[in-house]
Amino acid sequence: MRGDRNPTLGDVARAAGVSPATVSRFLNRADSVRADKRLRIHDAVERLRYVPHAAARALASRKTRMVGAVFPSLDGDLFGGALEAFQKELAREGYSVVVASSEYDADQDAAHIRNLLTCGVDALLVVGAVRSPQTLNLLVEKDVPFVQLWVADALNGHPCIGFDNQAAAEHVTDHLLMLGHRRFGVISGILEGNDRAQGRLNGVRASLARQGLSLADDQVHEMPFGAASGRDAFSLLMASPERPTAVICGSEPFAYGALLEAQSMGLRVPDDVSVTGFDDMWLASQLSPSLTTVWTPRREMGRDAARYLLAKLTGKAVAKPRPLETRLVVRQSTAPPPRQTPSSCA
Amino acid sequence: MRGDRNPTLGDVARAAGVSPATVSRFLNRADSVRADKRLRIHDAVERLRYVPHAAARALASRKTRMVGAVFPSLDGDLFGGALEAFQKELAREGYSVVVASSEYDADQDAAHIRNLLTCGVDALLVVGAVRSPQTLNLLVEKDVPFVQLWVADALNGHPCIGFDNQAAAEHVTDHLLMLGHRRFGVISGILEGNDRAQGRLNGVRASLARQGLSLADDQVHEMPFGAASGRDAFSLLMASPERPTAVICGSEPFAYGALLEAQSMGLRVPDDVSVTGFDDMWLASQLSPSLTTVWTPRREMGRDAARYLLAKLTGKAVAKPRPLETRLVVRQSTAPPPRQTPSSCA
DNA sequence: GGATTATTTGAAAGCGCTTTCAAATATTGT
DNA sequence: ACAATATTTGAAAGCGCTTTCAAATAATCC
Repeated sequence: MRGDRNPTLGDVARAAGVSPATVSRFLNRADSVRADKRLRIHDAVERLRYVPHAAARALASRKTRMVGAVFPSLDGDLFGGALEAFQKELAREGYSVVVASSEYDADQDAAHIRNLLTCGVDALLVVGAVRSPQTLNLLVEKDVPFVQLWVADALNGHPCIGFDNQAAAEHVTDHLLMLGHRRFGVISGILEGNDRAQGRLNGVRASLARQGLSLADDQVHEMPFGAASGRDAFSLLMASPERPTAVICGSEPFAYGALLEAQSMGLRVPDDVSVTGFDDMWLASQLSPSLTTVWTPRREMGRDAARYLLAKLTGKAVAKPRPLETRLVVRQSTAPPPRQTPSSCA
Repeated sequence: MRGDRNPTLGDVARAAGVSPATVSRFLNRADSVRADKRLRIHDAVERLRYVPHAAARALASRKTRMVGAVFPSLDGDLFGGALEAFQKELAREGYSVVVASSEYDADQDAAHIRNLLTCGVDALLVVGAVRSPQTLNLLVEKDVPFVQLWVADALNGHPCIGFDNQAAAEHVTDHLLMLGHRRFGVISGILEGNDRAQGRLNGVRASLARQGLSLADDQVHEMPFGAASGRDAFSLLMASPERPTAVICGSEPFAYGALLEAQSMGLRVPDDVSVTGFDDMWLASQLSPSLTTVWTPRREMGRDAARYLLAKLTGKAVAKPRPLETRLVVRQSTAPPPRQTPSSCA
């Protein structure tokens, strides 16, 4: 224990009267060293307060025990649960999570992925499956296990863990059709580069198509995420000549905004108009009217992604992940359409 | 470019006809190598698609260019903004963020701090200033710059970036007192190990004390965070014999719950009872009645924490951070107390 | 019990970069 | 033009760990 620099593995070896190699083995697979030395090394470690040097370890073993994660956003309620579950599950196995937010921007997404690879992460979590071939190639070349969250089946053939956005949106729409609605409004997130939003809109269209219905341009409002957008889009929708009797929201905050705006406008939900959300966050059940929506397995995705990557990292054979289930949650915000179009807000 | 292993700095040096040392210098401070070689090296880097090996770099330079962050929670709306701003600001300077959630648990907090130090983070962000001496010592010994978020002045003498929780709570309370309220209810987060919650409750008490008022035990409900708790506590409060005319919430979701519960109970806010929140998240302004609350500089804390640590890391002299401002935001949920106690909910 | 096989160990060679330090080259002053 | 000073370079020694590989020890078998 010379100097006051941190003790190294070599110091421990000397203190325990064994070779550095043995200490290394002790650290990595304790059962590969005999009981007597195991004890001596353990003592030495305690005594010197030895802590392995992560960078040295990473350099020699070519593993950093760090996993990257790029989310479209960290602010807001949507991705936090998945991140937390992901981190928790990985921590259990001694992995750390390096995180970044792309702010729903494709360039930042690509840049962060590149950066994380440079950092040497052993595996990577990304959201969605729309990504440039270069970026995808990079991942494949570097041979870093990765998984795409929030989507069920990637067009790009790479593994993903999530739910079927289109199917979920179809369920919501079917529910509304079943109630008798025929005129719809849709509030969608920005579609470009967002396969979740695209999938959901496609789902609505597919469901309608089965009834011979379709969506005119002015029935779909493509907005940046947030309740404020929901308010705006909702009032636009309600102002249109062919006012919809049901408004389908591609993201939950849209629906909160719609509900709130309806209230301001003096429109009764669901009597005058039905509203549906997407995600079933905590507010959905608390609002009145409570929100009919589809529950999505957010924490589950984070947890499963961690398990999947962990399995990959330990070289285990891993089954292709199966799509996770969503659940239509019918609450108070949906009902059959009014008998005849209410002539005005009043 | 032998083998198909990743090119190393040595390969670049050879390709550019200079020594490894020069390439290293080019990578770190390009202006310390002459223009002609700079060009040759740059070319070689491009040609070989060279990417420096982070672990090797970290080992040799004793810097990982990673910063740790431990938040009480990642789920929910509260800390995400700070994390996102923190990450963004650090990314700008080439630093990555390793994140963990303590789930509001002191042991996990300590464990994650230890783990991040083991990972070799160059700096660290934590929330709050209640922490065991051991943990604090560890940080000091390891000489890792760190900053405590969400608090203004740490009792423990270590740097912090945040706002004065007590003062903010005093403002809210003063506002209510000014309106004429004399009977209060408080919904507080769990106090143990949470100096923010403690500070806020103290603030309420301090403000009341100036008017010769105090809080009886049954006027304070200590609950785990969340709107559901807010509902429960609110209905308890309203059921008490000396029903409060104003309910002060130590966290915003409590207030949402209170507002929602009031609505269910048929109580009018602010006519029958005033409600205040704490944080001013997006929903506060959207609800009706909109919520009187205090805005807190959440993203700002994240951003400033990053800047502070960055300055520390580059050895710049850094002024002790000054407390950030909060703002009382008066909206519709507060008004003078009713003339006489309403006899019932009806 | 002695030969075989299986398990533990240590020596030594890196992993890919940074960083002295001294030598080489360029710049300045007179 | 020549010394004196400043700048740019390369050789070499690590940074602290892991991982062959072969030697040493323990366990097993007939």
